Amino acid sequence: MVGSPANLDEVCRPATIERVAAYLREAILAGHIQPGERIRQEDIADRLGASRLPVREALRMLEAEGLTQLETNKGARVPLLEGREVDLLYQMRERLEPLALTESMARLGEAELFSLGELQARIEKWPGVAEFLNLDREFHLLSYSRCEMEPLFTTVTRLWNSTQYYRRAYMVLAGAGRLWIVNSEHNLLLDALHRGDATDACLCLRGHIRRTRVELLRHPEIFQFDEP
Amino acid sequence: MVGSPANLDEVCRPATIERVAAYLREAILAGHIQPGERIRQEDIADRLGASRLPVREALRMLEAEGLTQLETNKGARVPLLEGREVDLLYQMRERLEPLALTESMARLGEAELFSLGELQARIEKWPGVAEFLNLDREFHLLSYSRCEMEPLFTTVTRLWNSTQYYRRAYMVLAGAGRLWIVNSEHNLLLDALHRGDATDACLCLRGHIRRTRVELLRHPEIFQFDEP
DNA sequence: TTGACTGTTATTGGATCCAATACCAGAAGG
DNA sequence: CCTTCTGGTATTGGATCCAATAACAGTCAA
Repeated sequence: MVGSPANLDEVCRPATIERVAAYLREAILAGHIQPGERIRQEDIADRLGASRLPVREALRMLEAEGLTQLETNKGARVPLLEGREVDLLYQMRERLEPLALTESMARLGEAELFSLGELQARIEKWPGVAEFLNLDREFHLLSYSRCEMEPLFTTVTRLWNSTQYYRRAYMVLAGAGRLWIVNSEHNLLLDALHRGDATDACLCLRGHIRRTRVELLRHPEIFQFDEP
Repeated sequence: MVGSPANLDEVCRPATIERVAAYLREAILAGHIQPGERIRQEDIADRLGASRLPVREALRMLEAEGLTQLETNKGARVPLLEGREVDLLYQMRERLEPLALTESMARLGEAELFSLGELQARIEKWPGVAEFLNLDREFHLLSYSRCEMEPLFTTVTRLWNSTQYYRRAYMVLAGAGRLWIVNSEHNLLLDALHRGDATDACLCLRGHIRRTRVELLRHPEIFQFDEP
């Protein structure tokens, strides 16, 4: 029928929903849409050259990922969290991520361990707040990637999504000053992974998350938003 | 304008989406739609006298609740889990529900404690599998109800939703034979709640969930489905 | 008989239109 | 000057139609 596809879009055209979802996901995680901010369906639809329908469905998808909140007849917003809610989300991470790590690390191969080391090397060069956040997220989620248990992995991802904004706010405040402690913890974790010592790895991980939580909560100004 | 509302539907008309979602939620939790079974949008739309649009959105809502699974161009299904996945979901419960209970029990009042006792009394009369499942679920979720941390509460609810079908399958097999152990555990938990002893309550709860998991996993036939 | 191919049908995805609801501003009254 | 009501406007919810994709069955060839 055809010799070669005209272009990539022609063959593997992602559904409009996916395109919209990817756009919004990126925008929210990057902080271009702030917590509490309303998302108008038509705005997004116009911007992406689609109708409002796929936008609504994408907003529902993102709700499942913890990135938006929908109320009937009132539209979609990015969830606005209080300090104690972020505190609890971190406590959930402390309890769930060691489980994901245990499930995953038995199956981690040379390739993944190498990638983890590379990610950590890039983190140590302090590439700036935005890139640090991406690398840190990638580092941890990669360590869980062989967990292969969909419900656990998506729950953990949701926890990361919900707290991403506040993590950035903290990093902007703290800068690279406390980076050495992150590096130490990551390297201890990496070593435990190489040794295949699950108990030690979980202890490192839990301590890492807990310390982050405590330091984050020391800055209540992160949770102050100007009323729109 | 009006003396009295014509009827309830007139005043508090829930959005079509909510109606569809409630219908499907009930059908899935009650087991009328089996894991792996496909849900055709038009079927549901016709049955409820709505268009396919709110059905699609309801299916997305339920996806966030762990009750459905959507794939582009392939439609919606009720998730089909393997034994090891249910095992992990229960392990997640073991880690998260004590946290929810701790948050909640400080705020539990006389009214809630009384209701919990009543629910347990009804459970002890063995009202049959279907009603037992409802009461048991209500019992536990009520004990978390004052947690007032939306993300934790919804995550816990999702864990209950995802495993409901397999819990029923187990109860159908086991019958009321092991009911006494559930009652003992619930009563110990209730006592700890009355005493306000969070540590003890969490130990009881964790043991209760763990035992259920171990017994459930002893029946691999629960996870055998005939290919459609 | 079995395998691959092709045309048909069933089902989902997307766009436009209309209705219902919520938000907001301005006017009237206390 | 503040409160409350009312009307207009912006935004969301829902229905119908059309397009695209995927499942299926029947046919042809090896």
